[in-house]
Amino acid sequence: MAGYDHQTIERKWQAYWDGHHTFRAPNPGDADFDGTRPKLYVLDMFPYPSGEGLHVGHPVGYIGSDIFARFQRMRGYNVLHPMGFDAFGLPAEQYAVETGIHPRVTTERNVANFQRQLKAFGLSYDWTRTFATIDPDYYRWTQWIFLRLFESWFDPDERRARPIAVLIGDLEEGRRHADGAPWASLDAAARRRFLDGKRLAYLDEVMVNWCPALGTVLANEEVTRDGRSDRGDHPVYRRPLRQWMLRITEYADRLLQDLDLLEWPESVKVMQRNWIGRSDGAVIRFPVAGSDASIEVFTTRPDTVFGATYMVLAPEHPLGDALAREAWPEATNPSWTGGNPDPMRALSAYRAAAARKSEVERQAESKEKTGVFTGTFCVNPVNGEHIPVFVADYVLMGYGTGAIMAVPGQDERDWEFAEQFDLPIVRTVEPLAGFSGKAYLGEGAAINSGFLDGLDVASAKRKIIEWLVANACGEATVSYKLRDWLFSRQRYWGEPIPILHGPDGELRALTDAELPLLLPEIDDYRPAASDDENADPVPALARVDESWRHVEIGGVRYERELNTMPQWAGSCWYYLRFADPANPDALVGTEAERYWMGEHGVDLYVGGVEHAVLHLLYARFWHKVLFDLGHVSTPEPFGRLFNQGYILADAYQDSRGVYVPAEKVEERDGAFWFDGEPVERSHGKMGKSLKNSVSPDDFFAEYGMDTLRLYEMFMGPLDTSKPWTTRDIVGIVRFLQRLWRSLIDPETDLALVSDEPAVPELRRLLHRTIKAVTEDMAALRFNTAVARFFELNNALVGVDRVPREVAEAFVLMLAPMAPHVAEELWERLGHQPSIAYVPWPEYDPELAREETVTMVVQVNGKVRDRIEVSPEIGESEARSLALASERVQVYLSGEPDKVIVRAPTLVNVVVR
RNA sequence: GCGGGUGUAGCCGAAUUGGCAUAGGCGCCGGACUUAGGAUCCGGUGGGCGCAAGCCCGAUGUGGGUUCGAGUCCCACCGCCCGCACCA
Repeated sequence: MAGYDHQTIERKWQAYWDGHHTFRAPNPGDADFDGTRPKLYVLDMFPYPSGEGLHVGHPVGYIGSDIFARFQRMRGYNVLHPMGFDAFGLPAEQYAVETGIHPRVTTERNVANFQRQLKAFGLSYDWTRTFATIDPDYYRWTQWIFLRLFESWFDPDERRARPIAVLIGDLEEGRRHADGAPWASLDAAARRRFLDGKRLAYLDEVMVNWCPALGTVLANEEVTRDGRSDRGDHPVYRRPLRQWMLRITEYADRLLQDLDLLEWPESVKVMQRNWIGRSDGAVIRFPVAGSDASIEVFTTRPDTVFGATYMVLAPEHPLGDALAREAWPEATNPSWTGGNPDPMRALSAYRAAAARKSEVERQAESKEKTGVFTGTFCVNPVNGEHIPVFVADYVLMGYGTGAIMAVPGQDERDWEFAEQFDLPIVRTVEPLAGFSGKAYLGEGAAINSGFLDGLDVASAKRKIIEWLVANACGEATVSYKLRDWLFSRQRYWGEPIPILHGPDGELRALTDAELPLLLPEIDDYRPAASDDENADPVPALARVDESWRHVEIGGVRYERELNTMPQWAGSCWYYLRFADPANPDALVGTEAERYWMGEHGVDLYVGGVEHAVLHLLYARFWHKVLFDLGHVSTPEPFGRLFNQGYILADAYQDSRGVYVPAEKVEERDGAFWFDGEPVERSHGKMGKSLKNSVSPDDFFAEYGMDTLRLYEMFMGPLDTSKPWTTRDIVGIVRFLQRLWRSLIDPETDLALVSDEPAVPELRRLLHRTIKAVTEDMAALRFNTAVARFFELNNALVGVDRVPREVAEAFVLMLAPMAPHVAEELWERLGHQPSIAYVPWPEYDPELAREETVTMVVQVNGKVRDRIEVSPEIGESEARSLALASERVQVYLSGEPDKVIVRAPTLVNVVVR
């Protein structure tokens, strides 16, 4: 007599699944593995378990992928559906700094809480495969991959990574030379330097955002607009530092091209293409007047070189100092000097000012161009003209060669600068008629360009490149926005980098047998902070015991690398480990990798669009390296990507603009009140910051997780953001209660179904529903699938006893979305649990088809009549039926001008 | 500024190839059963006329176009969301 008791049912079935390992997916080689079934790898982007836990907005994607996984299990797939935790990284460490509790302790606590919450959502993960990135058994292999990067180089001929031993062999046997020098002619140090410069993981001096107060370098995203640290508001300085880098740029073209292999949202592909930023152009060398030096520029418009009227170097360009003259040339325009007595001082003042600004800041104040003259001129190689060289911060050191030829006639930025500094402007492309703007970027014939005159842009490019090559002052080239990946962090809570530093800068990798290199214990997690902007960064691991930091091998004293890996490292390859999580001998066994990753890699990867670039690009890069080295069998890790939308919710702010807890706000007379005060309603992503979260624990108590799953899927398409509306939940509650009442006898609490066949009308509806739901599920259109459930359910309302054939098919269809209640009903219908692997109901196409079709009869496109016809009706019959209709006759005076027949659905009678 | 997406009822949203616009849910209105209902059930829900059967009209951000026929295709514009932003 209890009715539908969601709490009891959900606890019961979650315990059952847990106890029976219902969702354990056997691996090839396991006794219960069935190799005749096709595989399907359904993966969620794994979470970083924060201290706050989950709210009901978090699991939308998890629920969607779970439904798909459950659906495909019932359709006969071996489904791999794992979950784990990304647990290294700043938040845990920051918390440790504040509380003194070891990050491992808080992280493990958070992981346990997340796992409890995820299980409460009824997600069908194979928990026997779970792990966290902080497990030494896992990060051992993260370090192992790093060593493969360190011990590999990119062979430009084969366009792939190969072991560095191959390169050494080639060098020793003379098949290759080291930058032109025979290998035998180099001493040991030179050979080492050459090889270290070829590795995919290498050390290099790069510009970083250094925050002495926090004692670490910061990612660009961690630096505010005005060049301060996001956390703590401390000053951030740009300075060069020697850091570990990963040579992702070698893979730029393959990362770009292979996007075409992927079934990903177009927006994500576009973001990756933009991030990689390939542009085809040319380098051109401009000789410095009165010197042997030359300035190399990159341009996408070599055809406009006749219009280059000045040059610009980025402030950090190494040639700047060498070029600055001791005195201003005669008659130098006063606006070019920045008010300085000589170019040297002008340059150093300008560079100092630029260095103080962050990259973000430099780009933010783009209203007015700034710069100074170096006092030096270059010679335009095509026409011999002397053109002045400036240093200006609108040119970035990080792109191209860090220097440009300025062509104001065809470049808006250059035009602006030219106006500002009174420089000549020469058009070299004839603007199309009617053009009235400044710089002209369009198509047109070359003018003022000597031997290029009259050519269109593309032809002019081809011709000038030929000329540049012939005259040895340039060639075609490709430039990318993508930079190599800065891989060092000075933080504690990350994977130690398994490298030893020997005397004279020798780098020595740990052997595979020495892995994992455990993260040593430490008393004080705080990064070494300083008020001195010139203080050198001190990694947290520098405070570890001397006995760890120094290693002696063969009488040589080595020092351990003290930087750790960035948070991205662990998430770069976790999908591979899930295929074979306990393998002690390899990151993933060959057979397991071939089976689960076969063909398209992960078959469905669900996660937020916020990882569109970094995580997905880094993971693709590592995967390609592993592919090149033969450790994985597919060129891409994630064949299909799906971005779920966010759950939005109303948020409320008081008169000070402070967010107040949304669940305590009351609505009266169209206004909103909190604690007696009026508050303003707004709208945003559900979360802690807007104080509009809904707790899953509360939701479970009141409605249950089946209701949550159905509700979140019914709200709208999975890939759009949708507002949470508490009021709407009752629709789902009614649905489940109605279904329960239809199938369960309130007297006995047992299922009460009829073994009589369903009446034809109901049977037809059932088969139409199965057809529609099957298609919706396969296409992740869960919102319309739920609508179909409602329709079928509504049809059962008047039925005295629901026929078993309908009841069972309905429960089976419901199982992926509302698994707990489906298991319960399935059991009460007299079956052994579990429903999870019971075959998905089939539909009879005959029955799924409509028995009669409503044929619409239009006159001039307006509906005038509807006639019930057989779906098999022929064209001529449909035509005569339509013309015979009285309602059509009214509009006809004689013969219609035209009759369009689309049997059996539509006839359109045209009368002029 | 550039790129991607999006705009349908009071609200969330449906709509194979261009072919009955608005499925389903919420809300709202009316009714039934009830001591009661915020439970449950039934009916209605773009506008106008009509007691009713029914009839007429309008509508997919705006304005054009193609077509027998446009939410869907094309052009221009407007709003909103997201990404990138001096990338030479």
